[in-house]
Amino acid sequence: MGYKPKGSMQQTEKQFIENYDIHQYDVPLTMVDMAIFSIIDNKLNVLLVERNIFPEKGKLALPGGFIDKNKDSDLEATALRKLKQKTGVKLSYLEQVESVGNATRDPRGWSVTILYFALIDSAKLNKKLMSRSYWHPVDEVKHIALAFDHNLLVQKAVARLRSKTLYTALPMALLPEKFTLTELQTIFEIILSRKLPVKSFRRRMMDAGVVEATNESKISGKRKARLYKSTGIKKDFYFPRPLQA
Amino acid sequence: MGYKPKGSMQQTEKQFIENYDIHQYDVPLTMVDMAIFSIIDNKLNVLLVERNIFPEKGKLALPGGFIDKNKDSDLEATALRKLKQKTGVKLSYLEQVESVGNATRDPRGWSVTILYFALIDSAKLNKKLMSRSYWHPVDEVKHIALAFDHNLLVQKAVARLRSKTLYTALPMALLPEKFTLTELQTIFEIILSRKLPVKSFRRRMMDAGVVEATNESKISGKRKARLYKSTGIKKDFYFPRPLQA
DNA sequence: CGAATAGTGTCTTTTAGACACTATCGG
DNA sequence: CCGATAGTGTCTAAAAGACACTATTCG
Repeated sequence: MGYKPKGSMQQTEKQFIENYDIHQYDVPLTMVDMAIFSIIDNKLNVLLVERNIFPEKGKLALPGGFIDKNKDSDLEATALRKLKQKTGVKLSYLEQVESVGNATRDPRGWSVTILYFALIDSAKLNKKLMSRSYWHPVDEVKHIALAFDHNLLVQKAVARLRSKTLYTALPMALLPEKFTLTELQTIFEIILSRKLPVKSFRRRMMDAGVVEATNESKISGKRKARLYKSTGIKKDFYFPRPLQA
Repeated sequence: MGYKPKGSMQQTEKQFIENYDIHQYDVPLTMVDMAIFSIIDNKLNVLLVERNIFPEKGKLALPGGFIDKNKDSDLEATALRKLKQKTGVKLSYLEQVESVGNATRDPRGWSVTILYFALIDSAKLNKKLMSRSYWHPVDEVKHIALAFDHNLLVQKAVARLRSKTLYTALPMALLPEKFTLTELQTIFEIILSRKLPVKSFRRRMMDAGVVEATNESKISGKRKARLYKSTGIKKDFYFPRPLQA
């Protein structure tokens, strides 16, 4: 493919860049929103923030906001900055879900949001949230009119989390470093809203080597249960077969 | 959750929106790029366009460009408009891959691109392309310095196509309406760069009901082969187990 | 010991891979 | 009938589900 750029330029590229002014173009708004999940009281919860500025002032919304060209080196940096600014919590997992952009989702005009989803380990939940931030069970969010199209965004993020739960061991990120297999299974069951067979679940986790036994035990119910920890298997590990949908 | 917005607004939302001027903000560039794939000469090809404007003038790039707030109702509309404008071909499949945004990918400044990937049925390839559009085998693209970070974008799109090929029957979209199972298998093998076991492949497609036999046959080699067509199973069908990676 | 929770043994089911086999067609 | 391509029969292997079973601890 002996391809090479052609010559004969009227203007140099350098000149072009210097004269380039984004403000002469009619650009869309571009922002980042985050669906941050945690398990509270045996329910999957998502973090919502009460908006205190227009538009949609007073409504609940996903944490998020505009890209700051000076502060953010990339989209993930925007997500992390917004997270810190609005919640002060530390993440266990962050992944881009998808982007939604159209003419009608924001009254300020054509806008694009890049949606991220994040998981927080329940051990870190002691820290208090910033003001106007509240955890809401995702099952109840559908009955609240969120700002903009954020009900849809929550749905998309939950769908991604469920899908990953069928194929991977990602929900470990919702637990502290050491956990029992029963605790892990419970988290899976909460996310999927159904019971899983005990034997299958344990075999799946052990055989794939995503968890490793520690020497410690923990007693929460009647009998001691062994504590396990993640083997730190790489984030992109997929089980050979999904859990049955 | 008896949540409801609080009152006592200094300014009305309507006033806020009317006074809102995006140009007072330092916003990033936002655009859509597309990785359009087709099979040519038993190779997976991607469509590239020679840029005839700054920046990166003369280099090859994925088809794409800025959102037009007046013409496009949503991101997919931008993708389809760019496609038509630059190639004039009709798509079999379109899906968002992911968004990439950072301060350095475009010399004009902080920019975000929403990447789509598309498949074109080889029967539609007779139509001639717009000028300066060329099909390139994806294996060779890694040796060409594309504009911006488009080498990376091609890689991401190819990875998505390969992943979908392991889990779904998506590659049917690269074939005309009627095809033999051998032809379909060949397409899979091209995308995955490896041979697949014949018996497994046919059983997988038939048992899942993603293809349906027609009464017609086709003779291309030594023996007639039955023609099949897609059962139009929904786009989000996943086989119970992936092909072995 | 009984109740409750943790954890296992083992059979079946599903679906992929291996691979030898049969079928059909042109020359 | 030979060679090549299309297509099948059937065994094995991997991993999930079903479900009865055993193990440990507290009171």
